[in-house]
Amino acid sequence: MQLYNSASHQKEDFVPRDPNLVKMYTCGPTVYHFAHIGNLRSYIMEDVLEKYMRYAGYNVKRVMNITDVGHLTSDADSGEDKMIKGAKREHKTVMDIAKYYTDAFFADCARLNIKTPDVVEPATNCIGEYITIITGLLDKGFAYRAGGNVYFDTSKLDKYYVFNEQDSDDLAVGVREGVEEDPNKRNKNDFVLWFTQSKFEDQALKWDSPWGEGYPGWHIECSGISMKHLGEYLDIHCGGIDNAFPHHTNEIAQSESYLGHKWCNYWFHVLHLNTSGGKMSKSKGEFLTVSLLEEKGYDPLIYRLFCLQSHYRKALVFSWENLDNAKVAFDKLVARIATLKPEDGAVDQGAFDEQKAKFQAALDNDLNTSLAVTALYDVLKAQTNDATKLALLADFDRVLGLNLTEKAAEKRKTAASGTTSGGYTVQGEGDPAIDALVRQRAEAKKAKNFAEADRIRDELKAAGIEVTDVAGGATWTRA
RNA sequence: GGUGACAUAGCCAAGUGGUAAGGCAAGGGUCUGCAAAACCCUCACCCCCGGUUCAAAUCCGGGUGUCACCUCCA
Repeated sequence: MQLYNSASHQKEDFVPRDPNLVKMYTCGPTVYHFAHIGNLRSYIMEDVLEKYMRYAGYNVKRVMNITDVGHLTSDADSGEDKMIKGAKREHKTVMDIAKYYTDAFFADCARLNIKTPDVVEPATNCIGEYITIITGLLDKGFAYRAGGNVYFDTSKLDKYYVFNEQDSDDLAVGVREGVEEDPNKRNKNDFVLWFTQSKFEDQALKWDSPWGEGYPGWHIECSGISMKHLGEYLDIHCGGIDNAFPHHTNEIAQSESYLGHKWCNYWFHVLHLNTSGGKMSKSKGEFLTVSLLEEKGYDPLIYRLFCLQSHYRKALVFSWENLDNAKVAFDKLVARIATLKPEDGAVDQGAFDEQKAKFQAALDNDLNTSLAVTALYDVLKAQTNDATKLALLADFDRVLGLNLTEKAAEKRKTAASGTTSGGYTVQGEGDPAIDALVRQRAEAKKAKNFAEADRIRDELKAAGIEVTDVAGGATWTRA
């Protein structure tokens, strides 16, 4: 397959070092608060990437970190560790907070059909790995000690800027309030590997190290965890585009300096979900979570479809109108699939292969999920039997993860559970009282008493029940 | 200020040199006591200006606009 590589700024053929195993690393969440749906866009797209690689025949070992330590300052304030801030806010210990929000994160992922990575590693589990790497960097002269901390020396690198052509002189330090230049740094781009002296006091979590009691810098975490579980070579590293600089740039600097060779071949960056006012954040505007979507009556998988209809390398604007659009499309897809008859013939392998080839061509081309979704519609319109269509849809869903065939099967089951009497079939959700009302309405209609029929329909509607006439009966659903 | 990306119908969106996929909405129609659903039909000179080419939404140059990053963020 072809993937856009942020490191080379072009699409490349994806070739893992080991043809049978893709080693994949994902920057995981900082667990000091709930994830918003913008955070989750990245995880949805990375999930599709992972599932497509498996679909295409690769074995995949995927590792994700959980940042439960040392993330400095948050959106609008200056001078507190995010984890500590969360703990203070909720009067819990830092580790309680981490546990709580880690669980919440994976619960959100489950509702969005995002597979949990093979390895999930909290940053606080790997202090030994960080110390080993930092020691190695100091030995090789890539790091130095100053003011109690250990820094990476970016001037020792031939090429520091991997993802763009910046010049360190052009970096505007302090473009945001509360960001001050650290006087211990030898170069503007140098970054901390290990803190013993922090401008943030009351660090709840500290560990012993050869440089004193302290805690690791942010960037070292991903390098350490990746090497612990995936070894010296990584095939593909994923994350949100905001991480490209400085986080991923620094990961590359420290990893390759430590290892002495190229570390990761492909970089997969997902663009942000924006609101009409710009980047979505936790401190600005409505705090959009999976739970909020559910409260408002949206199946989380509608949001998944919403993301899939766009391309991961394009900014996506969230609005309720756009989500409604996706909801209608999702419901219609399920309804159309529900009309397919599973027992309609045997799978036609020729037709199956033809449709599948289109689907794969779409995803082989830099994970074009928008075209992959179109492939669903192509299947529904294809000149072949229902059994073939259902087999194709189930096959595609291994990657898309929309549960379309399952939902359609449920719908079909509900429809089949209708009760028939007097040649009139009522299909609903199995409530005899409502079935009876629907029958009363049918009687009224038969007697041409349309006022009464409409009155019953209105009464049901007031109770949130929608009645629809179909050939030989009626169906009803709860809104 | 520097750097990176993007700009296609009312909205989302595909398209990687040969006269614009798909979805939603909208309008028209069939069906229906009415409604809904379903089905059929209709709906774009691709931000602007130059250039290359027999041919450009697609390549090149220059604008304009939007977004992102510049040590917190997916």
